[in-house]
Amino acid sequence: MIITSHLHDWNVTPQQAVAIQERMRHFVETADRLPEIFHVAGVDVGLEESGQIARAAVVVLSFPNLKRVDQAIARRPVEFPYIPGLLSFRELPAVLDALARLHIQPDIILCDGQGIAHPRRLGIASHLGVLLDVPTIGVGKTRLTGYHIEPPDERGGWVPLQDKGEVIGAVLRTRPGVKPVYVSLGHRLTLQTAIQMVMACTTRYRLPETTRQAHKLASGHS
DNA sequence: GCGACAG
DNA sequence: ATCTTGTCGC
Repeated sequence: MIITSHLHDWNVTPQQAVAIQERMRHFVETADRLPEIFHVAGVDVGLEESGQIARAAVVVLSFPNLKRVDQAIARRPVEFPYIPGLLSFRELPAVLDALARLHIQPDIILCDGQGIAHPRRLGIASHLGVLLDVPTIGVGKTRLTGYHIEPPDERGGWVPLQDKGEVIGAVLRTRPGVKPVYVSLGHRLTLQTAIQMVMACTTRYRLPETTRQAHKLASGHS
C-alpha cells in the first residue's frame, strides 16, 4: 500500500472518495504491530481565509515525557467540501505536507477525528495510517457513528462504541465530570493499546497533549 | 421520506 | 472548522 501512496489522487468527487474508502478499508490492520514508542505525534487542521485555506499542524512529543521535540505547519487551498464521512479527503493533503516537513519522524500518530469508528471503517486516522503504513489512533471530540451507554465518571473509565453489532471504538473518560472522547484504532494496533496510548498522552485536560498542542499550532497561538 | 452527521 | 464575552461552577 505504501508503495502506491504517491499515486493517490486527491482530485476526486465525493462518489469516487466513497469508492476509494471501500477499497482501502481492507488494508487496515487491527492487531498490534508497533515499534518501541519514543516519539508521539499529534495532528490537527485549522482553516484560514474564510475557510479557503487549510492549515495543518503537527507536533512531535517525546514519550512518555511528552516534551515537544519537533513541529511543522503546512498550508494548502481547500478543494474538497466538508461531508461527514469524507473528512480525510478535505484535510489529509495538508496533513501529509506538514508531516513531510518534520525532522523527527514519530512512531505513532494521534489524529483529530475517528479511526475505524466510521460508516465504512476508514476515518481520517485509518486513512492516514494505511497511506503511510504508520500506527495511528483516532481521537474524536464528538461521535460520527455508533451507539453507547454513558461511561463511568472516573478517569480511565470507558464503554465500547458499537455499530451493527461490532465494537468500533471506545467512549473514554479522560477526566472525571467532563465529556468523554471517542477513541478508535486507526492502524496497526488494537483498541486496548489505543486506549492506553491516549491515557498516557493525557495529563490534566480532556484531550491528549498531542492534539491540544497541534490544535494551538493549527489555529494561531503557540 | 426523515433524521443523523468527525472537523 | 469558525464567528465571539461573559458567565456558571469546581
